[in-house]
Amino acid sequence: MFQCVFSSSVLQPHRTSCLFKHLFYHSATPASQKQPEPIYSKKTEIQRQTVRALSVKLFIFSALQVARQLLLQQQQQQQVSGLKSPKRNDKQPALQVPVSVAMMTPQVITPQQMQQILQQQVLSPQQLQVLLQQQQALMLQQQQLQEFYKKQQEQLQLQLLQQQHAGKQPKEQQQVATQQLAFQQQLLQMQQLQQQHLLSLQRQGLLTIQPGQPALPLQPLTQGMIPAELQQLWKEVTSAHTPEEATGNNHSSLDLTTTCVSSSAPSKTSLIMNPHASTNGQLSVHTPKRESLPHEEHPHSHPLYGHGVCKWPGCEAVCEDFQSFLKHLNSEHALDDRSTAQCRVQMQVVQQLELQLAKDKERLQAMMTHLHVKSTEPKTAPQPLNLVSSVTLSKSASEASPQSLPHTPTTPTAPITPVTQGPSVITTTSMHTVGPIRRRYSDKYNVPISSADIAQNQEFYKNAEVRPPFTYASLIRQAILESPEKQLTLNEIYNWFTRMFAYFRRNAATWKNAVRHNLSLHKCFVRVENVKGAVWTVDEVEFQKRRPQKISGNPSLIKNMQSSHAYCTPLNAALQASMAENSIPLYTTASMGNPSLGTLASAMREELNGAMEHTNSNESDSSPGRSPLQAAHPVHVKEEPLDPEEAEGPLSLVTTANHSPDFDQDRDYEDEPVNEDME
DNA sequence: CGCGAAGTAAACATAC
DNA sequence: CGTATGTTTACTTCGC
Repeated sequence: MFQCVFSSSVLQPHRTSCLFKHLFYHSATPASQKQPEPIYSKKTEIQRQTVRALSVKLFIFSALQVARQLLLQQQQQQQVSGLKSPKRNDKQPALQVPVSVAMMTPQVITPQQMQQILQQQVLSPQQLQVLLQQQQALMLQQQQLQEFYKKQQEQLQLQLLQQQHAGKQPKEQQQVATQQLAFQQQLLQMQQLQQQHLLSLQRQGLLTIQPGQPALPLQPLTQGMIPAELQQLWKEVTSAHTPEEATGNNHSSLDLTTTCVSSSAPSKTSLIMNPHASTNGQLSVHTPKRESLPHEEHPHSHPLYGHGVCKWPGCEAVCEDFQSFLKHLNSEHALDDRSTAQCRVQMQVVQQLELQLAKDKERLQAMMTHLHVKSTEPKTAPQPLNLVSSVTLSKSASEASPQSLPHTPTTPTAPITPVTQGPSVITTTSMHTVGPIRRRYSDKYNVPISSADIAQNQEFYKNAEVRPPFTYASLIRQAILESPEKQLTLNEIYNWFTRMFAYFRRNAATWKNAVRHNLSLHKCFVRVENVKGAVWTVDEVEFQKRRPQKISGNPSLIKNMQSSHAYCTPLNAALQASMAENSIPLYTTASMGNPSLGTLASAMREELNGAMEHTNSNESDSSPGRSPLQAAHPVHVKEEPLDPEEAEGPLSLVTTANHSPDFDQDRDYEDEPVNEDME
């Protein structure tokens, strides 16, 4: 499974693989640890792809927005052109301006580019088709228009120049100015409306806009910016990305830009890549489109709205137009616990992705460096690792003094912590971690387990020495449930831990003791005497019984009960979608193709739901202690062993539980992957 | 502040 | 006797 690309495909020669192995041990394995710790299971090429795919994400998003904008503008333009076809000599040149350059530029998305977008799966095929058709239908007409408008604009420029020199502003011009202002106001309002929700979250610290992140849709609409400023802004934005976004971004945007230029001559095309810059450019350059400009024509670039559906994780509600989407957003995704939790989850998705990107970049760098420099050179190769260990230092420091992290339960600071821990992937083994590796992963309590974990944890925790934010009980249970027989010996549980979590490759005495302790302590773990010794099984009922205690009253979200799997699947789906949209085959295939994706996921979900329970409806009247299933499957005291057959109990329980509203809802999901073994 | 959950440490027992 | 496996108790931290 962990196979270094260098030894497997790219660098077949024995020497090289040895070299790399050497790097492995040199960097990732402390003297005390014999276990080879793979740098990462992925291949160099994929490393590049990852970096690139992530960086291209921004571009795709921009392209999507441009495309969406295009669609609207084309509709608008259709009307306009109907009114003012070039064949008819218009007597109001000033009013021609609105559809001039700024309007023309977005249309320059070519079918090829649309195709490109299609391939990126940003838009649904249907929508793309529609888009494409409209695009083609308008192409010819717009070419004519373009010529015409260009002329008109030149004419206008001339007129304006003359008028200004004359010190007089014609009525039309004033009118245009006021209309422009009005249009700006409208746009601003729309934008604000769109962003209201996110902004409110943001205000509460639930969303952080990372400096490195474009966060395009959240950019406040800058009024009164002159084109030069916009240009500058755009430059800054792009230059801000490019250094860290690697070359993929440059390349892609360059592609599009050049294509744009080639397909339509206007000089301002450089702006179109930034929807906002483009929008603002319109504001500054062209005049508003009088009354015929309905609200829907505003650039509805909302990251939560795309393809006519709400893109809120796990929602996918169909919203025919942007207005209904806004309604939907404000009604269904208001600022409540659920949204908050999902928001946090999404944050972690992003953070995980960023983390992964940073890690992979680092790895790639290390690999490159290592291969280009003397292999045995101790200084060069470990360099990134030194970085890592320094990070680890801070990590352990933060662990030593958890209070140093001022996190309020609602702030996103807590989820950040795993990020700082993240880079400790490769080593930290050398770190005599400060004292006992006490849990203190208070993140777990603050933050529901991220869906990112669900897909990424697999690889992540396998390689990163990050403490999994799950209780021992959950992990043990998961280990047992993953086994084909739903039963494991203690040693097998040990092995599962070490196999699945790099973290548990150290301090064996500690966590093994903890495992034993948990096995003995919790009634949900049942020891079964077997032919060849004793195995441990899980009593699901008991396991579930532990949970209600955590529930504290938050009456708000009863509806989540029935849609609670909308907590799990959507999260997963959200992640997958995010992955897919990011076109990261590495992770999608790696994690999706991995049958064990769901297994850990279920463990995570377990924790997730547990952590979320306090946000969930408690419905305490119906829950505690008396599930109907309990009658069918009496609680086993630890002393009375279960038959191996009875170990299947939980499974049947689960199926029944699907129909039990007051039973833990996630179970139906977490048991399907159970049969799949890890490797 | 109290309580419970969870993690850690350790003593102890038992089987192999 | 040493080790693995369990059991139990004590203590700490944390969230509620």
